[in-house]
Amino acid sequence: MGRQDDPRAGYIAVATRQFAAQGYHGTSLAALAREAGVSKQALLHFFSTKERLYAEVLAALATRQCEGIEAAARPDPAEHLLAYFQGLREAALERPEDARLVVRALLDSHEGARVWPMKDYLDRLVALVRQTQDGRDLPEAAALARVFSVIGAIQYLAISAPALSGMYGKDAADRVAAEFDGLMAGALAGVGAAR
Amino acid sequence: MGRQDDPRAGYIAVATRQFAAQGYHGTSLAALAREAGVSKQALLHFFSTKERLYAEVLAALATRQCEGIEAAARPDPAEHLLAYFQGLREAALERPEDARLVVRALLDSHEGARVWPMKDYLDRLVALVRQTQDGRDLPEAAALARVFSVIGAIQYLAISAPALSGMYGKDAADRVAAEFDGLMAGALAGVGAAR
DNA sequence: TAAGTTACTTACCAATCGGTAAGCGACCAG
DNA sequence: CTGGTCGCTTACCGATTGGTAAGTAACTTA
Repeated sequence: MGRQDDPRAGYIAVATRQFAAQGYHGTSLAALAREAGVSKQALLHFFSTKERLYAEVLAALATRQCEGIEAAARPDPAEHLLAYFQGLREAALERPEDARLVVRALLDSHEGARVWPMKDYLDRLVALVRQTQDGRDLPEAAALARVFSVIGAIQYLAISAPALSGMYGKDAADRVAAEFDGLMAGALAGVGAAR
Repeated sequence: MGRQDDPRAGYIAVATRQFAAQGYHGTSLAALAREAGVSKQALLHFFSTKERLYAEVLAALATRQCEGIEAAARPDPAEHLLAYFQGLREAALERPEDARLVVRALLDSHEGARVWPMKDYLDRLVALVRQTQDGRDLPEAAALARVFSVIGAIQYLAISAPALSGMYGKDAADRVAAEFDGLMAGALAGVGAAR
């Protein structure tokens, strides 16, 4: 990790795009290699197996998510949360790639998994909620439920954009996203953010 | 359609379970045939291709969704909506199969698709919202956004259950679902349902 | 300059994929 | 008893899958 121009990062970026778009089973090493402009054995040279490549994609995603929280940092925890969720909404609607990856990972995860790349991210958000005025004495499950309802609403809309465009037209889909913005404010009020 | 003991229904049920669990690309005709106890050519005999079988699974899902709306029928549209969403929440948490199928379909749908099995279902919910006191003069996009935010929250939680159990334990996951219940009430108030 | 190490390549593999072709036994109407 | 349809089955197919083995050209280090 950390050579001057490590090719891994580029391959992970390509894999992120394709896994987000077609899922783990819908993505082949050959397709990844084609888009990356190398042979598929080049990928296996770095990641050994498709599964390990996928794990690295998810690990990079988890890192990005945590960085997103830190990027929205504010002195007041409630404002911090609000800023983070607003940024998440914008990012999810403009570049739904990560949202799709998260949802696909949720769908594909079974209870017996060994590693949970997203746990650290969720824990940080829960901690933030509990630092706010409204969420000070919330049990973990309650804080988690609040965080989940907001993230869920944002990401569900983000992954639905193509379907909405197809069903009602691109303009209508954009209008739905705009309306959603207003609805979010109400939901955010319940997460400990300023009203 | 409609012979005395049409085997199609049974095959569609098996396919529904597997497509919901592993997605379209993660499910093979051979695996479906194995669970159904027949050869895979038996499936091809009825559905011609895997894609057509998948389309029939989604069509049956759409029918089930519309039936869910009708089953919750009440004289007052606001109460009807509330009853439907409460039923949906319970069903999604107890049998997340359909929620998983819906989310997978959303992820896999590209804008250029020809058929949208869920559109009828969404249209009915939008119509219901516009029959309520609060939603009488809402434009389509606004009503759609309200419907989507509630469905999104419910189904996102439903598909996250295994991950939540894995990360925080089954008890904690159940507690999150219970907390979610209360949060839903607030969200439902914004969809035109009684406060 | 010799020995590694890095970043690949071509060649190949068994297993699995969705799908075709042809046939078979049970039932059923004429 | 005969012809046809229904609900399958076995046999087979070419393409693609993830993965292995063995090299090779370029660069770095001793």
